[in-house]
Amino acid sequence: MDMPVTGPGGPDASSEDLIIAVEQMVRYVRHSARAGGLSIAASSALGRLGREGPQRLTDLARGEGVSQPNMTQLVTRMERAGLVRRVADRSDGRGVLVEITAAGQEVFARRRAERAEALQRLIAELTEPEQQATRTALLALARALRSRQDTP
Amino acid sequence: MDMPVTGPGGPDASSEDLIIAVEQMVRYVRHSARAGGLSIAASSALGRLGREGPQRLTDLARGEGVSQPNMTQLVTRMERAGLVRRVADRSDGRGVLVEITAAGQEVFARRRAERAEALQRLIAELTEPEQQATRTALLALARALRSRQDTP
DNA sequence: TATTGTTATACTCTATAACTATA
DNA sequence: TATAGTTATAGAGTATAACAATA
Repeated sequence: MDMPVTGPGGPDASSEDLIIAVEQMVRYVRHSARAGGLSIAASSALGRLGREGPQRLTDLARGEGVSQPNMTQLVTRMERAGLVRRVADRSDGRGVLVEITAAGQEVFARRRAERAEALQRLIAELTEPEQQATRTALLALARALRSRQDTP
Repeated sequence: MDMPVTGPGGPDASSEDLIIAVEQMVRYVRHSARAGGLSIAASSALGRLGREGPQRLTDLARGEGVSQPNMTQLVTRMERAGLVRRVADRSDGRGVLVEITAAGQEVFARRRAERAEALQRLIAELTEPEQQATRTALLALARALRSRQDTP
């Protein structure tokens, strides 16, 4: 493992600094998420259903990285809010397909636009090279997380 | 500066990619946070107390971006766990200073090491330019968030 | 017997409103 | 009257364990 080099004049990005930065990002995202009346968990699951189509509850739970009972509850709350609906899986009597509703699509689109705008506002405060680095970093991190999720 | 074009056709695709990436990071951090038996909220507040010293409950709440009652409860839980203690503020009979305990310091140090290691493992999966971009991006984003918090 | 989903139970985290005590 | 903190209440989000129904 290559240690973070603290060289003379070099960028001193200690692990702690990075962790603090990530925590700050998490707080920011959580905060800006609450503002719109849709929780992170809900908006994330809703987005997945919108992008990928109807899914089994188990797959949804695994994709979101939460437990099955957790997803049962989340889907119940979202169903109560009219964002998704449960549909019987005709190919497997045990299964349930979760499907986004038209209202859910609409809420998600608005929500996504708000959050994208908030992120853009934040990124706009950076210098041009930093903006470029941010795009590169976020996409690379997402890719690494995805590949990790595919093969654990 | 290339603006995110939000034409009549819908939201800009790369903005959405970035949002999805951020959400994925948030999930990852939250997940790796739970693994160690200390919640994000607790570890974040504990870290602040460790780095910045004893603070008024109100200041802690504002710094963490949560409500005062929320912080009262969080401090109560952490106090029950022996991580912090409440100390009377002699300069203001209404106030309470929250102070990290030795046990809290120890837990935080271990926790921080674990999380830094997890982040390093993730970053290690990226290419060298991406690693560089990630350090630059995280520090820049943290700086932007800090400056925003100072002047809202 | 294994898988899918739900129920039961118990935390943490979060907020707003109402209250107490001090300034 | 204003500020600091707590209590009361409510709800989201999370987990594990136990259960029912289906494969």
